Amino acid sequence: MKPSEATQGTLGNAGETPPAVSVCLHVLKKRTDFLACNKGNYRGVKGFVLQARDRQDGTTDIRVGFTCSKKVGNAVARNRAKRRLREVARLTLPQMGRAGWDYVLIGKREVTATRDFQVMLSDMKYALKKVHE
RNA sequence: GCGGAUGGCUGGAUGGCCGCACGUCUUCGGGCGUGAGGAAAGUCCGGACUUCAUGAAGCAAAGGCGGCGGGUAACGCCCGCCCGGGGUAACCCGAGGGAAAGCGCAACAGAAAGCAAACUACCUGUCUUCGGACGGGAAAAGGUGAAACGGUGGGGUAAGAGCCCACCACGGUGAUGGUAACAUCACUGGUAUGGCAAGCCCCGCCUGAAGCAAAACCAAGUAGGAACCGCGCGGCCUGUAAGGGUCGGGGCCGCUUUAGCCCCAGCAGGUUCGGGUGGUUGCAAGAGCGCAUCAGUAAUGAUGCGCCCAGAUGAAUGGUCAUCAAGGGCUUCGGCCUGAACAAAAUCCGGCUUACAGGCCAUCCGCGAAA
RNA sequence: GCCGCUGUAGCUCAGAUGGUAGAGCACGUCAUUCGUAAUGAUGUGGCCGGAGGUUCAAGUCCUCUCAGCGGCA
Repeated sequence: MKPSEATQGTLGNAGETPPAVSVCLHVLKKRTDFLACNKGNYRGVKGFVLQARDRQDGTTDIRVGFTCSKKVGNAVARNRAKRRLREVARLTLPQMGRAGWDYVLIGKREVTATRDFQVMLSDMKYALKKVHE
């Protein structure tokens, strides 16, 4: 993770950053919700895997879940990967997510915890575009 | 200074913007406070706590511990000492009771693997076909093996042997020192007592079982099931009957004894429990931490003062940027690059074990004139 | 979080009471057949998950450790 000149300008602008995840998003807690997303649209990018599904139950909440299994690494690596995924979701989903959809982000070994954060954000935008098609 | 030994500490810092969990205040906009470790890990020991088992005593089984003394709530931990081994030394290592209570094991090799015996060789008697055969003595030498019934030296003898002597080792007795393990000294014995108990076992001591996914409570109330209430209830005696008395059988953690408790036809019904779901409690003031004084060689204890220090449950402590910095690499000596290991609570404590980049401190030892 | 179980040949498993590690399938070679399969004979292949310890000697006994798997509201 090298700080590059290009990324310095876009970060640090407080006006663009959205408020907390919990205000706009709900967190998935049920195992059945995760399994349902597993059958939905699927897109893998270098840093992680995105799954999405239109619930079609009339509600307009955007819900999001995170999965980092033991394959990702030990407890330290799993926590770190999950936090970065949560931050990615917080910065993108309120603008680009669709109402009434569920999203699940799955961490990958080594990559999720170490990939440059700006690249992860553009990965997410690309994956969302593909998953909505 | 170089090379070591031991014990301990630390294991990034500051700030900006956005964000998370809990607590608290609120004018509901938000503000304030706190927020991973020395191992949070492995789950190897010991407890607290909770539930289950009817109480007590004894026995058995199973498992563990094991020099001595002390510390502790307790321990398989810690401290001090003893013994044995290693190291020039500082110091380190040791599952360190019993093999003269008993059973068992030792492949291959070797004459022989634990009662002792005798293959080659040694000494000697008789016979001899001069190759040797048979008998006696003896256990030093040879070879085998991981291990062969004390070791070294001398005397002694036909050859030899604790057969005798000196020293060492070992056993027994006594004295002295020490709380003790044990040590030292004196006398004495003359081979008895080889190894393995992380083989069975013996001796001494300890242990009821499960575990916070334990467990308690609340909400909602359904399929199949269990218990209790009610009707009613084993044999015998007495009684017209109600009732009373007496004798049994079975169950209550492996066994026994004793005390006590429960059950012993069936069922339309009523009540409750239990199974699954969600939530609350358990769940954060404790064998707590820091400092000082005193007792003690120390582990540790006592007293005083001060402090409050995570509490999640698809599981919070993050993302990003800047500055600084120990250290490392390159160097044209201007500087440039890099820039933190092992690893994250899940009921809580005391330990052990394992992982760990780098840095710091203290004490001690050897070499060296000294640094 | 707590409690258990298993690691042996390429694969599936044996291995009592410590003493030269075995079986089946697979693989190689040969025979049989005009040729293949099947069948028969024969051979190769293991530091027994890793590191220490006890012992003369450890797959086996003890301790630590690393993987994999299962159960518990």
